[in-house]
Amino acid sequence: MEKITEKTLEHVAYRFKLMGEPMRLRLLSLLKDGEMCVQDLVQKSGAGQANVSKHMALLTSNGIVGRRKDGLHVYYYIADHTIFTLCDIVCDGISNSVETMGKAFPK
Amino acid sequence: MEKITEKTLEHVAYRFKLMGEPMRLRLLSLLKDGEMCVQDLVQKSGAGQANVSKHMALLTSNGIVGRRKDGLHVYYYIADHTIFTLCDIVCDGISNSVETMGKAFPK
DNA sequence: GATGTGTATGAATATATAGTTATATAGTGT
DNA sequence: ACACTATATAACTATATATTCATACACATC
Repeated sequence: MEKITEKTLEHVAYRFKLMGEPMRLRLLSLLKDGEMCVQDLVQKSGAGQANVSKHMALLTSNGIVGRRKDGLHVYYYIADHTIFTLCDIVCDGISNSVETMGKAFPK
Repeated sequence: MEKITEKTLEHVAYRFKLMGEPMRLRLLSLLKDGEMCVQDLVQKSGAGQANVSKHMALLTSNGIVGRRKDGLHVYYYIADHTIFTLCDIVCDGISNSVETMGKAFPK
């Protein structure tokens, strides 16, 4: 029932890898409140324009964000909102880890 | 309230990166049903012994797995079970993506 | 203490990819 | 058509890291 195929495993790993870059996570967090065009993302993220474009291309081709063209601008938006659920769970997990580590060094 | 600091962001990204390697994911999935020693993991994962040890060291130092020594053997076990929740959500997200992509190419 | 087994670690290699620079492409306005 | 702006892409560099090989370390047994 829970037999995980190698292919599934690689798909899941790849999805995690996509989420595993700080800059991509920052770009995604910027899109949390709504769509943004590239130049906005550039300005708010501090990344270079080419870099933002590449990250967004990756995220788009993997269905995490969607794109909408409006004249010269391309607006990106979150397509898969489960990513924020993932982030929340990770945050909880991390704070638990910190607590556990804290116990290893009691005052 | 939801202002994410750069540091938090990097922590979360790092946790995702840890999950973002197929071999690590395989090792974790092997531990799902209970603890295992290194040689068992080597045998069932197909990875080299050194490689398994290194992956487990990483996972241990980040609180994802725990270790227990018993004579010559070192038994690893899942310390943070939220990782499987993450995997489940990712699996759901991926199948949704596939469905969405399916709609892009209707028959 | 010598030998053997299980695990960890250091060095070296290969590969993937984040970031940058320069340039191409697409769309807008004159 | 030309100039201008927004985005994408190609080539390149630098860096990180997964993997392997060899070896060290820890522990058990004889």
